[in-house]
Amino acid sequence: MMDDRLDATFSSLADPTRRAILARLAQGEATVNELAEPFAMSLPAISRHLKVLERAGLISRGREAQWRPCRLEAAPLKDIANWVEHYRRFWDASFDRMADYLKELQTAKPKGGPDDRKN
Amino acid sequence: MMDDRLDATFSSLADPTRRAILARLAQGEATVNELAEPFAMSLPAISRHLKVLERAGLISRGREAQWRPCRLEAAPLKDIANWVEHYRRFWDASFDRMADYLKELQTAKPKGGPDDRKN
DNA sequence: TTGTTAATTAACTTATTTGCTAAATACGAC
DNA sequence: GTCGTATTTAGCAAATAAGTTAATTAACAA
Repeated sequence: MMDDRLDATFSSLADPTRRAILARLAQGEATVNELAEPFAMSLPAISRHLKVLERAGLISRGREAQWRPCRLEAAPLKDIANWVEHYRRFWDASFDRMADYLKELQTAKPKGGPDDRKN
Repeated sequence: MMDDRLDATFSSLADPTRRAILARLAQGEATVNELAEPFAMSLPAISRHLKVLERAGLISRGREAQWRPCRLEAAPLKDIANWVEHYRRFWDASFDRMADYLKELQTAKPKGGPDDRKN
């Protein structure tokens, strides 16, 4: 199972500071100091958050002189998206349309017919 | 912000036992004993996992005689799906196609033109 | 009342997380 | 080499999390 990876990803994302760091990195690479700047938190604390994100595979780090530029790695986020997608039917539509949705999932691939989705 | 709710949801989902419980509940309501049955874990431990899920709004509980049937509440999962969707562009397509994707997002609604996606 | 089943709470242990400050490391400039 | 900047590591404290067993509450049955 890649259960462990889901564990690490979810628990990494459970911290608002780390989510904010990811949001910042979505706009491009950044150094540790740049990432730390918005937070009322010591640099070592940020450094540890980055280590958590790195161990979860959510960021990677380069080396440029004395800087360690961080960049977003989204593969684990894709796992999250895939996981949560299994539950979409519980919020996406009325219960009546659930069967339709399941059927659509099963038949959409082979045919690829007219795209009549509402959203 | 509903940041706190994201915190609670992500941290609830960071445990494989709790994710398994949700998967079970996706098939329908279940009692605490039914939920505990697959796990090599004491009942109080399961009871606490359920409390975590309940406080995160991921399950709700009824009362039928001495049973407390649990059922899935997917609203927080929708928040997760919305959150992760912001990062889709980082895994969904090559970097070159990212701009196209963003443009598609902005223009898809008004026009609804020909659907020329590859997948 | 007594007994049985379902579930929670209490009390405790252990491990992890998160923050801090101070010290250490890495690198480039001089 | 020394200085200054960037970042990490060490050591500590407080809080949280996750499991255990034993005791308790709640509802039904006899």
